[in-house]
This record gives sequence, structure tokens and C-alpha cells, in this order.
Amino acid sequence: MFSGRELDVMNALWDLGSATVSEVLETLPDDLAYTTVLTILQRLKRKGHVRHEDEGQAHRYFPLVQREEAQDNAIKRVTRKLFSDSPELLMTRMVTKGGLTKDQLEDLRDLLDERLKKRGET
Amino acid sequence: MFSGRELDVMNALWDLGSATVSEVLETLPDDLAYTTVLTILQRLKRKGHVRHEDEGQAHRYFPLVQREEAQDNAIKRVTRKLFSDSPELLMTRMVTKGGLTKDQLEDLRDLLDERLKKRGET
DNA sequence: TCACGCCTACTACATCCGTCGTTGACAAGA
DNA sequence: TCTTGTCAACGACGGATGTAGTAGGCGTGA
Repeated sequence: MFSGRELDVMNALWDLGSATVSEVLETLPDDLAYTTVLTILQRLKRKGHVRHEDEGQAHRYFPLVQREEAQDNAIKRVTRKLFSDSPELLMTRMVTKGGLTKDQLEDLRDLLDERLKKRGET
Repeated sequence: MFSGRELDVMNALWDLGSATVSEVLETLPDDLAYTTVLTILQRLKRKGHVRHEDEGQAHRYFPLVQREEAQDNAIKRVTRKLFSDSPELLMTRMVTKGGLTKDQLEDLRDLLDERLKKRGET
């Protein structure tokens, strides 16, 4: 769905809520040209992923897709292409190999417990 | 690391262990031209992701990267670009929203329990 | 009024990606 | 020997991506 650079820009918009080209530029760690960011935003607009309003002579850009949607799409893609479409396989791999601390693993187990209590049926 | 089509081809190689162009072609669900698959394999070779040996007049291709490595890279990329570099956030999202069955959630909790027992220290 | 700074629009360009067509080598039948 | 089938090499082409230069509008301070 989003390319690498597009994701950088979308992340800026998601973090800030909305942003002008300059604001995105300040947010990004890499040292890109102003016009580079402008181009990416224009392409995102053409694809319908952002919109913009006038703000003085500048444009203020707003994301039209939610971060959550992009997250789910990315997960789905990785799951399909690299884990035989099995979310369980992906999760198992992350648990067994995924550099999580003990605390994080415990949090996760607690979350699972809670989740399992809440839906004893499904 | 791998593009969409490249992943399709790599999956064929990983599943079969090694394969000729024709074998990859038979494995893929989509109806691509022979030369399309050949091109992808040649590009993968140029990038150092596969190698090939002669087999009669054909080439037999072998993957040079393991599926696990590609899986980890993909997870890392998604984690970095969409989950603030936090594997825990990703996992949490999959647990709370990721379409897993009760059985799968239970399996996962058991896996976590076991995992936590094994490393009471870290 | 004019030069400067900020901002957008438009153009460009190299590379990558997905997809094939053409060409030519080579082997196995007819 | 002629034909046909199987392969690989190479070139091509349109679209996406990453990156940026140039032109031109507009407001502000001198």
C-alpha cells in the first residue's frame, strides 16, 4: 500500500495529526529537499491517501487513512506472503525469536488471559 | 528486501528446495509467461539471493537466503515503520484484532507460559 | 517599488518492478 | 537433414519510486 518514503511522511501526519510540507520536513530525520517531500505529498493526494486545506499560501495536509488501517494491511501482507497466511505462525515466531523482554512476554500473556476470559465461546 | 513477485518466486524455491523455471511456473497460481519468471530469477541472482546450477540445458535455482531470514526482515520492517519499532505493540495489535481463534489464542498463551518458565531470569 | 523568502506546480531523471517478445542455441524426432 | 520443442539471454516498455531543479506567485520589509 505505502512505499517506504510514503510511510515516513504518513507517520509524520499521523503523529502530528496534520502538517504542512515544512512541518513534515522538520519531523523527518533524513535530510531531504523541500520539493521531495512536496512531491511525495502530492502523490499521496493523487492516490487519495491525504487531502489538504489552504493555510495562508501553504497547504496543510491531513491523512485520509488511519494508521491502524495501514498497520493491519501491512500485517496482512506479511502474513500472507511469508507465513502461509497464518497469523499464528507469525506470532509464534515473534514470541520465540522476537527479542522481547520478560516483562513484555508477561504483559502479553496477561493480555491473552484477559482476552480468553472475555470470549469463552468463540 | 523482496518485492511482491520476488517473494512468490522465493516461496516456490523455499517450498521445493530448488527449482527450474518451469517448476516455479507450475507452482505459481498466476498465469505468467515463462520469460517473466526467468527474468525474476535472473534479477534475484544478480542481487545475490539465489544461485543456479546447470541441469541439462536448463538451470536449477537454489535459494541463498533462508525463509526465516526473510521473515525476520519483513517483521522488523513492519515493526519499525508502523509500530514505532515496538514488537510488543505489533503483537498486542494482533492479539486484540488479529482474527485468531480461541484455540490459537490458547496455544499462544501456552507457548508464552513455557517461554517464561524457560527463562525466569532475562 | 523591488528584492527576498516562502510556497506550490511542473518537469525530470535514474532505478526498480512486473511483464513479455524476440532471438538464437541445442536436442530429439520424422 | 528439416522441423519442432525447450531453454536462456537480451532488450523493451509502462508504471512506480526516490530525489530534486526550475519557474513563478505572493507577501513583507527596506
